[in-house]
Amino acid sequence: MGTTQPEPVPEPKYWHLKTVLSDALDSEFAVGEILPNERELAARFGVARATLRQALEQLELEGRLQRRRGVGTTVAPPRMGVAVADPGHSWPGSVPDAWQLVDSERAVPPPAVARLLATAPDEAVHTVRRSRKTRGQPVAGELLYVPAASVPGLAAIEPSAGPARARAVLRELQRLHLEGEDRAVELGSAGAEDAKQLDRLPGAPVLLVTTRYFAAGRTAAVSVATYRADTCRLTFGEADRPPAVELLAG
Amino acid sequence: MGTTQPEPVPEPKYWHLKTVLSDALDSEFAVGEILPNERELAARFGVARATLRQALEQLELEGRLQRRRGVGTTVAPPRMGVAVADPGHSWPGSVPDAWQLVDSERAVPPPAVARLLATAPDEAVHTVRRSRKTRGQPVAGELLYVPAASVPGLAAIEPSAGPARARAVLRELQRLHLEGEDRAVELGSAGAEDAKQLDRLPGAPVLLVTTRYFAAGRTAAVSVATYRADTCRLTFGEADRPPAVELLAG
DNA sequence: CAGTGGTCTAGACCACTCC
DNA sequence: GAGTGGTCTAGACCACTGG
Repeated sequence: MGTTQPEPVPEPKYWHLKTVLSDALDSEFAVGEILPNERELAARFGVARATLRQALEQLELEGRLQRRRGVGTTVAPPRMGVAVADPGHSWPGSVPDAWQLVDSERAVPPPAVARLLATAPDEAVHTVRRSRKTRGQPVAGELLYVPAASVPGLAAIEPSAGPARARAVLRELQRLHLEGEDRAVELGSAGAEDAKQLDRLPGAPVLLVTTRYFAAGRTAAVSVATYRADTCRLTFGEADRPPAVELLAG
Repeated sequence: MGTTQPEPVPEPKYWHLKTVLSDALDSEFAVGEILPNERELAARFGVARATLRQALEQLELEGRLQRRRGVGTTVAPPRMGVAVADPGHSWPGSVPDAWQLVDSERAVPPPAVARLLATAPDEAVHTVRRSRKTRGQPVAGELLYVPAASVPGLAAIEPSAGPARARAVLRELQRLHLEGEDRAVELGSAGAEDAKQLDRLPGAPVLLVTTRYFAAGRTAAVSVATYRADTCRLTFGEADRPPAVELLAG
């Protein structure tokens, strides 16, 4: 008859498990350490494996754990802060940054992107694919869409391909006067190709960052970037302010 | 021996199901329409309910579906764009906005917040709780942390409580000269209280927005806001640029 | 190869909403 | 009370990693 939690609505087992595991992670495990396997953990807590997995999934979603098939479950390091907004505002690739050019081609963008660009639904545009690594780990992939009208000087070199072509598209883009940019962030799940690029399984949660670049009164380019939601913390306008030493990361 | 997908690694059933359902959603269902129940859908596709649920969970995560216990599964409207960055940069509540003050108290912030504020780990600060609705639907909850040092004029009225107290804290805060702000976005899951406030079950995915407000060379306040990840698309610096008519939402 | 996490099944019961 | 989604079980097999 203690006053402790009469708990008329008992919380689900997996939810309780999650908090127990979370506490254990804080106090008894070091970053990178590998946990007992799922079958053993389930037995230890007296639940079915599916139930345990539900708890692990939550913790992975929150960036506390990392699970790899064939390997095991390890304690994840704190999320990395990755800067999303360019300092000032600038075209992609105009300042040396963490992105690596992958390739470039001409393709018809998805309808949603075509609407943002105000191009015809079947009009091909230049695409540039980039990928971003932080501390050796892939954190994001990006697809940049550039209507032919934004880079009229590009026609001559069209036939080239690969990173060279990507460089050419960006170079042309940077000739324009950038008037502003626009961003949206939402939750998504990695498609098959994204997943491969991010070293995750398909369906893994990602943060979808859509950027519109404005020039000459029009939307001159649109980029769609997918960041690993488990390992990344997106930062905006990172302090031109006080030092506020790096607090949560290592 | 066609060239069509020899597919040496067949995709998981739930993944295939997801794409099938996604297509059906686009072509055969209207927003708000209610789907057949899970047991029937599972039977119709010849899979176990758990497998079907895996597909539905993905679609819900992507904001395509909305599920409510005791009611059913409905087709979700496109995500709402919610502006996160104040125009210009301003203290919370300094311009009329979509937030509603809930209450305010003195409390010791979680360690992570104390570090951001550079207060002692056991030092109590003022907290202000706000909630945000869009189109009648709760989309976010926020907890603002304000060290006593940032609002020295507040001591006198301390004993009051509720929205009145919240208003008082914000009023004092706005006397300071705001020098800048800082934001980070990451994926999280709703705690018990957040879930209630957002009308979701605990563990629901949320977008966690941490904002630091700078004044007098210090971090004068920190806010932690949780946005429903299923229904929200966070927007930043929404175009002081061209019209670019509202495209994806209704 | 043994061991891991990932997928899948067929059932059961619970909590909730609405009539 | 009937019908919905949410939780949980105890198994099975698969895909991948590593020695």
